[in-house]
Amino acid sequence: MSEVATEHNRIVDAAARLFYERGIHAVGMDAIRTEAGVSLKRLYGEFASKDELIAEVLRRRTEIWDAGIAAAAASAATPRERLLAIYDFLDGWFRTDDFRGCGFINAFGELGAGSPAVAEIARAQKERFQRYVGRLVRELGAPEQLGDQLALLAEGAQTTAAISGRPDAASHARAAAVTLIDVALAA
Amino acid sequence: MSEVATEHNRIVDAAARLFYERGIHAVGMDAIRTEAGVSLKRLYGEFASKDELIAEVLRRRTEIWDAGIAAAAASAATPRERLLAIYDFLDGWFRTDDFRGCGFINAFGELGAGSPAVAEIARAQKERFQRYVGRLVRELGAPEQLGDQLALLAEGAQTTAAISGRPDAASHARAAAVTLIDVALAA
DNA sequence: TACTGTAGAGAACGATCGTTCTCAGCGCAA
DNA sequence: TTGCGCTGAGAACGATCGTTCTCTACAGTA
Repeated sequence: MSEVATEHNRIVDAAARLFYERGIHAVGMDAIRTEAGVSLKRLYGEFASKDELIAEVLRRRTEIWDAGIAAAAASAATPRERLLAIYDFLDGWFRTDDFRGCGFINAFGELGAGSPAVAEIARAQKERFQRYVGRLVRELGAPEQLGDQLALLAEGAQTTAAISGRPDAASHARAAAVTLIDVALAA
Repeated sequence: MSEVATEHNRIVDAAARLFYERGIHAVGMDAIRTEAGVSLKRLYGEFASKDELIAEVLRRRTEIWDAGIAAAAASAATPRERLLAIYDFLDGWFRTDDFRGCGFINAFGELGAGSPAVAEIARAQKERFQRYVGRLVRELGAPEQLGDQLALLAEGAQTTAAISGRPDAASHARAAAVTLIDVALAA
């Protein structure tokens, strides 16, 4: 049973890695089978279809994202620092070798319209993040709309870092966030 | 010859529409052939391969984007207004029925890593935009990095509007832009 | 009227996709 | 030992992809 659990995870991890690297359509079930080192039969025993595996990969990705944000916030003492920790987290991520943009944005762009399930998972993930930012903004005592603006900066940094290949998008976003926060608090 | 030119355009327009709607991998050459109303032979006479057609579609898309931005800026009297016109342009775009995010971000997410040509066209397009914003910021007499921040807001608004389905991302970006511009000019 | 060149319609090809099926091998109860 | 159930390896299937080829119809010329 623990065997099954680790094989399940191995499949999800392998699929996540390949999907993120090459895009979803470009990766066949056979490549996932090879990367995960399991039989095709087992693969289809764990996931009834590729669509189901895609959904599971995205769900797993939300957990990883949440954990990363939480870890970055853990060493921050104030709501303001926790907000800025988001951009520090992004900065570190953008500098990893295999960074290739936000997996949700990529998945949505590739098959969003054709796959309501994927569109919904991506939407939910972005909403969760917006709510997290909104909560911190409220703790800060700043007006609600600051949260929308700070989330926008984080989204923009991700696509800019991916396409332009400029990791300093994170520090630009951070600088803009500092300005917006200060103005909001001074009002 | 004008016959050929309009058929060429019909093909590009049809492909652009389908790629944007359904994603690139999901659209076959046969669907493009049908949508454009040309023969397969003609299609491959105009474009040697699907890759070439994809590149042409993206190049055309940069022209449309540039024209949209220019048109929005045309009715603005000052650099500041021309900067804010960007977000008004986005607002109108986000509210169109068939809006499905930035075509460059989508294409890059889908096959960026596997297609250097597509990655380069997307990168070049984003760089052009950043330069345009940078030029306006310079006319404004504001520090260089304001341009990076304003571009970030525009990028973030596009992905947020697409995934979350909230066209008001444009007005949030605009509000943030106003704040950042005012602070930059006051300094 | 016969000949030539071109273009349209779509059949055909080889590759690859997601998915299912076959079959040999192995652990294990009786 | 015999029979049974399960598993792994991968062959096989039908669909669809990008691309090419065939064949037919016809416009223009002598």
